[in-house]
Amino acid sequence: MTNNNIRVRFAPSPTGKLHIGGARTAIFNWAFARANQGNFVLRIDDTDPERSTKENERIITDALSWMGLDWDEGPGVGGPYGPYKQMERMERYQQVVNDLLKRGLAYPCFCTQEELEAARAKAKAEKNPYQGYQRTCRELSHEEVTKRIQAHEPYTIRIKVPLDHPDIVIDDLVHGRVVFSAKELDDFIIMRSDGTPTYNFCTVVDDADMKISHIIRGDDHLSNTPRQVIVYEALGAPVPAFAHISMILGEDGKKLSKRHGATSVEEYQLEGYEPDAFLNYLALLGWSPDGETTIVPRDVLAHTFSLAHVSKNPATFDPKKLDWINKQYLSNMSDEEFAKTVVEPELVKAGLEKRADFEKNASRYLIMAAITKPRVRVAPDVVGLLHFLYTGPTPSIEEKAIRKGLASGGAEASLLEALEVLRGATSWTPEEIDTALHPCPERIGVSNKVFFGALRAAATGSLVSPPLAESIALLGKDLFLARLDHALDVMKCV
RNA sequence: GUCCCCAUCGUCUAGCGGUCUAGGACACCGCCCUUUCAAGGCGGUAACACGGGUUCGAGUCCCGUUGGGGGCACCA
Repeated sequence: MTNNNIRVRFAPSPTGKLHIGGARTAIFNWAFARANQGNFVLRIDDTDPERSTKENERIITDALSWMGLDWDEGPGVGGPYGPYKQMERMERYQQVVNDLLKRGLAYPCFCTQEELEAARAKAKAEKNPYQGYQRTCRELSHEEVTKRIQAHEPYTIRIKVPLDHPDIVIDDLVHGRVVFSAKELDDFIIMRSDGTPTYNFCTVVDDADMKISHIIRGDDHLSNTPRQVIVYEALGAPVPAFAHISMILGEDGKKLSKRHGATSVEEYQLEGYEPDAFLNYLALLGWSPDGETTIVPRDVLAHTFSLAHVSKNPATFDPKKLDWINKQYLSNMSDEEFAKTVVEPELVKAGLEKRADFEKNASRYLIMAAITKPRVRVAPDVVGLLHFLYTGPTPSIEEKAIRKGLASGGAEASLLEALEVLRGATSWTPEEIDTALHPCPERIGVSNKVFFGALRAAATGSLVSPPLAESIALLGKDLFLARLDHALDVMKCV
């Protein structure tokens, strides 16, 4: 599968559904791997047992699969560096911690959470900048440590940041050079008192073990990077390349959250967006091959993606543009494809049609496809567009349609004329109907607007509908004629 | 508070010192097409946050200001 050492990973924590931001991170990683003949590994960072669930894990992998992102290693597919769930790697973390302890690169800390919080609170109260952990337990004697451990005092493990460590320089692939002073770093906790590892530690252990070469992740991790570099160095592992991509914001410029509407991939899937369109939109949020391209098919993305064209700016999620792209994908389908993959399934889902042999009703579905395709934003919209076909011979007619379509002067004459003209029709195709109806308004001396308006109201129960001739053809002769009668009845009652 | 990141039309972006009177796309507005609604065609409004440098020349480089965002947890 690979012919070089490019290995990237996406490591979601299953504490919620897959968010738009996470989805884009996954897309960039996947595309980078594919464009460079590298490997894309999926790892589940589930070290937060309080919030991680099996269900979320499933939702996340489903969402990735829905978007067409396949992983070369990870849950479900295995791989040479597994296991790919952190909860299954606990022994490994313990082993690394023991090794660090033995080599004097980490040490037990007996400070309690209360003590640490008090120090933070004190700094805040005195308006002093919080200096971080003051390395209280760094130089405890061997005797004292063993004594306190034997006394069952709880302790965490902290990493020993070298006091004379030079500046940490990150040559970020999207930001360029970023320099952090090692003095900003305190001896952070790598293992909690319950023996579980912390994020900044286990993510590095895993990335090193899994030979990850490029870490592509959100900007929110840029500040964590120097800490992680310290861990790489303690491990004696090579530091990978980093690429920090910008955050995705809501329409108000604030971090994307619930109040911005749909924020999880699952919601877009449920709303009926095309996975390719969704992928396309997200890929272009922060990545722009040339400033002109708006449609990027999955395979093109997989061939041309490059970190060099990734923007540093935070991006605002724009549902309108997503809609536009989705529409592009929909209208690029042939009528037949649209009929098969959108119209039929949606009507069946809505309970309006039975799942029957598509071929048996092919011509009917083709007409439906032709008239709905340019009018659909997302797939389920076809149901609303076609619903009038399923309301029987005496449908309820919208109040507005009665008032404007049926109550006008020539409405009755129009309906009677249409009845007259179409009653004797021998075939029932849109073309036939159209030619039959076309001369009518002039013949009876009403405007097109009045004539077709009345007809539309009678046939569809609304002033807004797909093209009339096609709609009438779809309705069938009997149903259409019955509706004309019904409309005439309704008019008498007004 | 402190450290770090970011700054071109309302939005996504092109731009990597002269070709920028700043280009494309979405959205918006207008016109055309039209029996409704769409779709489509044509056109339009609209941006280099501010202030200093550097340079013959700055959207493009440097510094500062302002404004956003993120980290500083026994969350990830």
